Amino acid sequence: MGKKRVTLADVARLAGLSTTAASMILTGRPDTRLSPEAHKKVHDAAASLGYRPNVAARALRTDKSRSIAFISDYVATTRFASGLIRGALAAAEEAKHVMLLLETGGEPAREIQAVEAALDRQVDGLIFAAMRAREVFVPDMAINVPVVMLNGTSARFSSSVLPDEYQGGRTAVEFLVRAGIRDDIVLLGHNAQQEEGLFRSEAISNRLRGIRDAMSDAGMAFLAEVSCWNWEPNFGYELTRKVLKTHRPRALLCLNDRLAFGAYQALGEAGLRIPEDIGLVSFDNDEIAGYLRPGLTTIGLPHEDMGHRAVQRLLEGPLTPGADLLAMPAIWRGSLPEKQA
Amino acid sequence: MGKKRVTLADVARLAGLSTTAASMILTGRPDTRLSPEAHKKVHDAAASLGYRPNVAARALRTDKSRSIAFISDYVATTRFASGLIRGALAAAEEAKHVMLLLETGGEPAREIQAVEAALDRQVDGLIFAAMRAREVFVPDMAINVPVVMLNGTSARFSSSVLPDEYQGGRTAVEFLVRAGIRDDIVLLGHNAQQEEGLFRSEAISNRLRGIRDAMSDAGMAFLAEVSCWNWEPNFGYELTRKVLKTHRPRALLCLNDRLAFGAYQALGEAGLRIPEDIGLVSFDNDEIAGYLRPGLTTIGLPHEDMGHRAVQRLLEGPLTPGADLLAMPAIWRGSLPEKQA
DNA sequence: CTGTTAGCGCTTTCAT
DNA sequence: ATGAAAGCGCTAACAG
Repeated sequence: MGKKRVTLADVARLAGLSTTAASMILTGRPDTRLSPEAHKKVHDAAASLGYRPNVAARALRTDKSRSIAFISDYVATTRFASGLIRGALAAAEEAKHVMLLLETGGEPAREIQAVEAALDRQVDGLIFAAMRAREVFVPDMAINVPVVMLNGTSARFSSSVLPDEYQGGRTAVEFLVRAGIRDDIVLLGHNAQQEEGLFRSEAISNRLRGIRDAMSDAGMAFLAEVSCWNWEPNFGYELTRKVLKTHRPRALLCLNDRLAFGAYQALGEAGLRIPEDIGLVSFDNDEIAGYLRPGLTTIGLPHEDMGHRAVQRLLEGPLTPGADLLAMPAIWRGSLPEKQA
Repeated sequence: MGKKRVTLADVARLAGLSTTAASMILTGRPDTRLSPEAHKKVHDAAASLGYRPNVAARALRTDKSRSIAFISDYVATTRFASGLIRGALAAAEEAKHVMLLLETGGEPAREIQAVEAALDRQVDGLIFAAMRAREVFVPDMAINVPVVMLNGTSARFSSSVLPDEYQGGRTAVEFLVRAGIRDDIVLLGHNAQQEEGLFRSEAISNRLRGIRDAMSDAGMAFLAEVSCWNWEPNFGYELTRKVLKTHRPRALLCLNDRLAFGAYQALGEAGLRIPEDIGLVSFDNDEIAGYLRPGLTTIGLPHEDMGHRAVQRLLEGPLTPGADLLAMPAIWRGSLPEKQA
């Protein structure tokens, strides 16, 4: 059992050629022209022996390991992770690379360990992913390999892939207009701290800027803006109940689907029908958005595209600086009326 | 920029010793006793140079790469993936290993490629994960490394980590009893094909066996069993509506949370209050379970534990055969009455 | 057009 | 107690 792995020398021997020849033929280097018979012999030998190159040996020699590291702050906490990871994985596979997954919890000490672990294994590049868009700390030693920031930014590494939140914000308003709703719209979940203040999030403030620009371009204004700290369903529920005490909105523009989910619950209790009495638009295209009755119209995040694009940029030759803004897919479901009310 | 990486030879030179000595000291081999001063000199030199071992070189020499591969059929499709992955990642990190993530889509061709890619990189072991518990095809060449099956089984590799579905099933019934509900219980989502038939799933049939055994042990019987093919919310919704036309159940035992979510919607429309009029228990501890009003009482899947345990087994010395059954956490929320009704 | 040779950075006998 | 030397599997100069 466990017979020794087949090496290049074995292949060369069987083919009756030197390892050099075998190496050149199998790696398909173009400049050298060995005879067609030599090619065939080597390929046949490799196939019949079931030869597989030893990547460690090759990496030692060439400093290329055909692997990248995906370093993320969180992989489980959020439903965003899997899309980013899956997209990245697909792009890595297309480029015949393999992907190391590392989690840091956002802690600098673990970030350093993760980068070290990756560098120790000669990775060809690093993806730094953030689950909530933010400025990310990237350890110094990462300077020696290509780095692409995913869903986050870094002062040091400008290559990044981000959702086009501004355009997404505009689209949400356009959806309202398309549904014939121009007045009595309540903005749900706005948070001044994130938009402008201490906990400013570039993503959220771009989204809101898109919303506000589109509103003012269309000559519209919100009936009210209710803010909350946390975008969880129970906040959406409480906020909506509060709003209904004093206002009778025609639509709710929710800053994410979980808030909208809470709003559905409150609306249901109040006996309001969606979309006849009140319409909703929201963001994220969370899994629940499709499960609600009626389905929630929402502006999704292009996570899978983002992951894919990030790895593609990392691997496609010289790294270009700058941010890559990916379109947020708009998903029209039943929570807005089909046409002019 | 890009100065050559520090090698062991550099460390040895600075310490004024041979690379042999440096190697022995840094890898901390116990049997050889070099002088304490030698130890100090080498460690100091390594630290001041920022030395990091080259894992590729070490792997070439020792056939150990301090890395494992997590080969999964799907990483995104299901909300189960992230827990399994996260647990595995944590265990790998504890063991100072790094984890390659590979996705196969359940396609044999990609499974072979994944195993090859992993083996080419000298991984120390393989985790084969299935998102829906099932018999998994594992390519031949995987025979040369330790393999642990995660949430699935394989005829060839008996080491596996699975949820204890049987006990989980029993717990669900115990919850009903604890809530004082012994009669008029409807089982929602049972599927004969999965329980016994063509698409038999070991996991689901164990879960159902646990449920049935506990019911009969307690001298209870279902008021009705309604089955469906797909465990999605709209099935739960339709099924519940159908049930309500002919029965007035005191509780619904749902086979997963998405079914239960659909049931909530139908129950809400019918004006039935949870848990006063009707109670619910379910399985999975999906994210939505905590968002519903009232919260859904559910028997969760121990994904994170499972991932952790699988990697632990893979890495802790000789692989023991057999299945490791992990307890399913029971989460009591508001969808069952607190005490005897 | 093909083969010989010299390492990549590390661990490990085997001498001293 | 320490060091010299060989070699893991591969690629890239350099000869022939």
